[in-house]
Amino acid sequence: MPATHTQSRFSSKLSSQCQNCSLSALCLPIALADEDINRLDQIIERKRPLKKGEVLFHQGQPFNSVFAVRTGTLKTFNITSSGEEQITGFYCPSELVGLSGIDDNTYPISAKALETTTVCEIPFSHLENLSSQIPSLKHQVFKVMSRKIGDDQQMMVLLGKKNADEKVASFLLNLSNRFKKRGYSATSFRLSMSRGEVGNYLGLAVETVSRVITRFQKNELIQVDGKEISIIDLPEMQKLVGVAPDCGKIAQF
Amino acid sequence: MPATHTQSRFSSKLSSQCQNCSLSALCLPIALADEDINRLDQIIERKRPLKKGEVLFHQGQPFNSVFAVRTGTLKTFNITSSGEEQITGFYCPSELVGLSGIDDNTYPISAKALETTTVCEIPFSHLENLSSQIPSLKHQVFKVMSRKIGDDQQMMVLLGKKNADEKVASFLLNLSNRFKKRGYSATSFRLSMSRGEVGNYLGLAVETVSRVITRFQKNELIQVDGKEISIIDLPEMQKLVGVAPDCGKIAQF
DNA sequence: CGGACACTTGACAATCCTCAAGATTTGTGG
DNA sequence: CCACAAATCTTGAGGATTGTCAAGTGTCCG
Repeated sequence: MPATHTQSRFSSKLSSQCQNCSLSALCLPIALADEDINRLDQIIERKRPLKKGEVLFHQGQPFNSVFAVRTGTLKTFNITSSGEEQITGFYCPSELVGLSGIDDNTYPISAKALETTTVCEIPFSHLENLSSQIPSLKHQVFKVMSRKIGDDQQMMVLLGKKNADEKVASFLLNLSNRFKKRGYSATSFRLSMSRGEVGNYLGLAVETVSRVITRFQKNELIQVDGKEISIIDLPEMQKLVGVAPDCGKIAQF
Repeated sequence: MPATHTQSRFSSKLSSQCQNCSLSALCLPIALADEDINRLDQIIERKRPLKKGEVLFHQGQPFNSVFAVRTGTLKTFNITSSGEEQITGFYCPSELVGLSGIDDNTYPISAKALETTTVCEIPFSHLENLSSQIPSLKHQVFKVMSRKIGDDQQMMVLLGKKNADEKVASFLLNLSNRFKKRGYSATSFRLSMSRGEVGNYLGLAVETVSRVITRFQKNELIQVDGKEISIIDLPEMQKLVGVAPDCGKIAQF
C-alpha cells in the first residue's frame, strides 16, 4: 500500500488546497513534501472569481503578492505614454503573474481577466520567509522566474525576427503546448482573447491577424470557428515556426 | 572611528573582493552587512579575462553558475533552427548573465565577449545555499531576476510596437542610462557592438540601423564617429521614445 | 600593403499598416 | 427569447516603412 503518510491532517476546505489542486504539478508545490505543501497552503489566499474585464492589479500599485491562475485567463499590459495598451503576456491556469513587481515593490504592469477567472493570492513576503525554511520551495521560485526570463527572451526573438505567419503560428503552437501540459487537447481549443489582443501582443495589426488566420484555414493548417481553433496540420505548423520535427522541445515564448 | 568590525579577515587578493569592487552598489552585495559580503565573497570565483569573441558559456551546456560582468561587455544569443544568430541581450559591468539557465539546469543561450571582458563566476548552488542563510541576499537575487523580467517585457514592447527611429533611440538612451548609473558619461560613450549586432538585437537590418544613425546625426540629435556616440539633444531623443520629459523613470529595455 | 570585414548609400521590392466598408458576433434591455 | 446596438471580425485597395540587393568607401589587423 503506498498510502503510508499521505493522509492529510487538513481535511477541511477540500476544494481549495494545494494538495487537491489539479494544477499543483505545474505550479509552485511541485517537488514539495506533504507537510511543506501544507505550510505553503496556509499562506495562500483564494480570492473570489474575477469577472471578465475586472482588474487584478493596476500598473503602479504597490506590490504585495504574486498570483497563480486557477481557472480562466489573464492578460498583463501597460499603458504607453501615448495612451495605448501594450499587452505583455497571457496567463493560463497554473501560471504565476506579478513577478516583475518584486524589483521595486510596484507592479510595472496591470493584469486583467479575459473571462471569469479565479486566482490564488500568494503574499510575497510570506513566500519569501517560507522559502528560507524550505530550500526546495526557494528553488521552485527561482526556477519559475528563470523560466519566465527564458520564455520572454524567446518572445523577443519572435517579435524581432519573425514575419506575420510565423508569429501567428508560434502563438497558436505555444497555446497548444500550454493546454497540452495541463491535460487539455493540444489540437482543439478556444482563444479567450480577441484578434485585436492577439495582434497587440504579437506586434501586428488586427487585420493582419485576421488575414493570416483566414489563410491558414484556406491552406488547411487549422480550422476556425470564431474563437474555436483546431490545429489540423501540426507538422506543417511546426515547420512554419522553424521547429525540427523530431526535436522534443517546441519553440515557445 | 567607524572601523570597528570592518577590518577584513581577508587582506589578500585585495583587488578582487566584493567590498573593494566599485560595482558592489549595483551588483548583488548591495544592502549586505560586511560579514555577509565576505561570505558571498568566498563563493565567488574571479576568472581570467575573456578575449574578444571568446565564449563564456554555450547554449545547451549544463548550468552551474551565473556571472557578473566586471569589465567589458557580453552579448547573449541563440542559434535558430535556420542557423542564424539571435542576440537577446548585451551585458555591461555589474550586470548578471545566465539567470535563464536555472530553470532546467541548461543554458538556453550562449554568451560571448564583445571586447576583453572579465567576469565574476557565482556558482549558483552556493548562492542558493548562502541565500537561505542571508535573507537580504535572497531578496537581492529575487529583485535582480524580477528586474530582468520587467526589463525584458519593456524590450518586448519596443520590438513589437516601435518603428526603426524609436528602436534605435531607445537603444542609445538605454545604454546612456546604464553608463550613467555606473558613473560614466551619459552623453558620450563607445558602442562595443557592431551595427550588425545592434540591428540583430533590435529586429532591424544593418542598413536600416546605419540610415537611422546617419539621419540622427544630420538632425543634430547625436554626433557619431565610428563607434563613438555623443548624444547632443537628449530632450529630443527622449521625445522620440515617448518619455515625459520630467518623468523620473526613463523607458528602458 | 593587402585582404577581410564593417559601414554607408542608393534603388527597388515586399511586407505589413492604414483606411474603409460590410459581415458577424456579442451583449443588453424589453 | 427576441431585437437592436455595439463590438468584433473579415476583406479589399492603396500606401508607407523597412528589407534586400548591389556597389562603393572606410577601417582594422596581420
